[in-house]
Amino acid sequence: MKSPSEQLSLLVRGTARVLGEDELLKKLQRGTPLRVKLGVDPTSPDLHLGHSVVLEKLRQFQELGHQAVLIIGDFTAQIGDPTGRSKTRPALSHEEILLNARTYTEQAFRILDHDRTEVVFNSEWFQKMTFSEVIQLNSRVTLQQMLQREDFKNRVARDQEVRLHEILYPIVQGWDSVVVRSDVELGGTDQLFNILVGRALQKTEGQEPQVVMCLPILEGLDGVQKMSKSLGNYVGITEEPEEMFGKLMSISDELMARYALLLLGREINPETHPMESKKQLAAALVARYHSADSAAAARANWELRFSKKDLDSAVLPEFPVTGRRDIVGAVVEVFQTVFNTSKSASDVRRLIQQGSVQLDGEKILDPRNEPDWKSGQVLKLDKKHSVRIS
RNA sequence: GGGUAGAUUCCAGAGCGGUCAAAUGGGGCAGACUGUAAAUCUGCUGGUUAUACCUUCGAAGGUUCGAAUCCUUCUCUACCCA
Repeated sequence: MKSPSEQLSLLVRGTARVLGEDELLKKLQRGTPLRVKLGVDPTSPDLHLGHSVVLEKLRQFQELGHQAVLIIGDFTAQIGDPTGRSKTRPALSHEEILLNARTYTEQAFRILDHDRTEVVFNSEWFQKMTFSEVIQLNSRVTLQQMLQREDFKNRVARDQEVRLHEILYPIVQGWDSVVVRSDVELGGTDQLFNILVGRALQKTEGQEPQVVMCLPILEGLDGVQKMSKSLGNYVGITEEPEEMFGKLMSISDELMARYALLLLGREINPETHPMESKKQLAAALVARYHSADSAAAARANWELRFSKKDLDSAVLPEFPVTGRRDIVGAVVEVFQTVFNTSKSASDVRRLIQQGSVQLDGEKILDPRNEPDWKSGQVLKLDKKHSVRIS
């Protein structure tokens, strides 16, 4: 067991902001496991690298012997967290939320230690609350306090609507902390306000207030906006090795440094060629969520496909063409069946006219073309998608 | 409760009776370049059995040869007053 001060320096590493660091030290000095809260909003079922930053921190707590309390915000999800939103979120049905929560926790346990995690649903206590209890809860905070929050302030300033239930969100999330008696709450920097409300509510309940620990927000693949599924700039932790590797290779050098720091906790060596560094980063992350072997394989295949442009020897998905088939129809079908992306015929026609579609390295520019399909040919759809005809 | 403004394609935002699938910017995609990076340049960005046709401009009706544009009702939003 590490000493409290050793633990503290480990835990603080990589965080963006910690409020109550000396309180944390005191808590650690007691020697009993801390209750570390992480609230998740199961609005989307799949976890991506953005979520992993905070989950890895939680795991670090677990490795030091502390107790993780994972709160599934099945109740709060029905409100919709207004954080970072310029518009009101659509509410989800409870069934959808439970379904999401299930895959969410499954994926979270790829990172977290099952034995040291307590999973609770916040509908457990909120569903039972009576209206007078709700009002009482609301009486603990002021409108002005809630309006301090940047998202709300901005929306008000820009004449955009803020619905009352959204104002309630931080209060509701804060109450979770009281119920689970958390010692520390983790979250992204955008959660600072919500976590602080929890701290305030704990104080009014006579509890020892939780320590606020915010982790940096991971930018998405575009390097600008935060990683999120709805923006499509994410790398899911369950994605296939190839896919994960490819996505990571497409990031900018600047972003690479950031990813290395936030996801692996290491610096990029300036001596190394940036491309090599990027390959190492990508491989390390694939290895984390798959295996070292699949990381090596993904790297080898990527090099074949993209550096050497040797599509012939690369491992590609297969696609059977039955009989004569025009190019547009075939490409639409490949997108649909192999890559699970729907594209309209017009879209594909455009791709063809722009010279994206190639058969065995030959551009096919005429959408009316009906190629002589032979098995073993490589059909390239766009930069990232190619198949082998079987 | 009273008044005013407004709802346009992924987003922002023009258009205000025909030349509108709808300017411009952002985003996205493709091509060139490259380290499948970034930056840059160019093109594309509703659908289809594709030199034409079909469906879109909050919803439903109406006026008109013709409506995103005019009228009526409805729904929603913001602002001001209470």
